[in-house]
Amino acid sequence: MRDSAQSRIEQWKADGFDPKNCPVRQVLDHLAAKWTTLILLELENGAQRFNALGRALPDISKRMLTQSLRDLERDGLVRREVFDTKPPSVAYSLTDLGRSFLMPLHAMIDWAGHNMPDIAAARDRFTASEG
Amino acid sequence: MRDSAQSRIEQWKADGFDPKNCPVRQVLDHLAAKWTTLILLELENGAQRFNALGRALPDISKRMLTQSLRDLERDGLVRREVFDTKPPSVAYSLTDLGRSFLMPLHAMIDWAGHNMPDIAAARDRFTASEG
DNA sequence: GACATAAGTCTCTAGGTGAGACCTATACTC
DNA sequence: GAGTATAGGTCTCACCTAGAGACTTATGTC
Repeated sequence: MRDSAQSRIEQWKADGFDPKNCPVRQVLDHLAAKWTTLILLELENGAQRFNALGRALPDISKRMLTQSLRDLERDGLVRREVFDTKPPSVAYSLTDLGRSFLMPLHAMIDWAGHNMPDIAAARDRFTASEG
Repeated sequence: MRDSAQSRIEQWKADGFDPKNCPVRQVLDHLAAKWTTLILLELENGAQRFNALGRALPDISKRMLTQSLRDLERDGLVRREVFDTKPPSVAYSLTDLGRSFLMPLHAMIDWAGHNMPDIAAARDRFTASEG
């Protein structure tokens, strides 16, 4: 796993690495954005409506919620369905692609959960050494 | 793995989820930042000096390179060593903690590599449906 | 003496983010 | 029938931060 990623990176470099056109960056720039991961985690338990997502993520503005959902929809990780109720309601749910992203995402979150104490300790040391 | 992460999230919510104080966010906000992951990948092959990193990441400004390295050092993922040359040189390298982060990071990059075609197709569809 | 290198810092500007008002239509309450 | 709530957004404004690039201090090279 590590090797295949490494060799892919080497290959890109050999091809004349163009940072503006790096595919990994294009994907990670979206997925690593502040809100998108949190939205994906919220959708893991099932489809949710726009305002329900807003309530689940209390500190996201509607503006950023809309924008993040559009990004995720555009990349094919989230599906948007409009229901002909009055007023119309909209449900967001994970696609298969979106669901497949949860595995590496949880790997990161697990890492964060495991290493939080070490990181906190490192921060304290760093702050202390600064005076 | 998935279950443990999921139950942790449920636990946090039960404890009265405070988004400003969510540990996962605190960690991921740094690690998912645009430059930090790229720096970690560059350091995977061994220690590098400040300007060498700048050359490896052609589109990072010195300002952001300094700041990202400080963040990584503060969190204990990167070690900073000053050598008493003239002029003084500085080497950055991964700590064990930093190296341990490469595994989930590569899992994400592998996912991105694998699913790039699907994502590109989804983007094309989305753009087409917009007119 | 002019120029390069080391590892940054400083300033300025442009762009992105967050907060929150506003919009259209329906339904419920009094 | 006036007021209020809900739905899913859009719009505007102000601030903050990221990016670009000049500047710093000290040594070594041509």
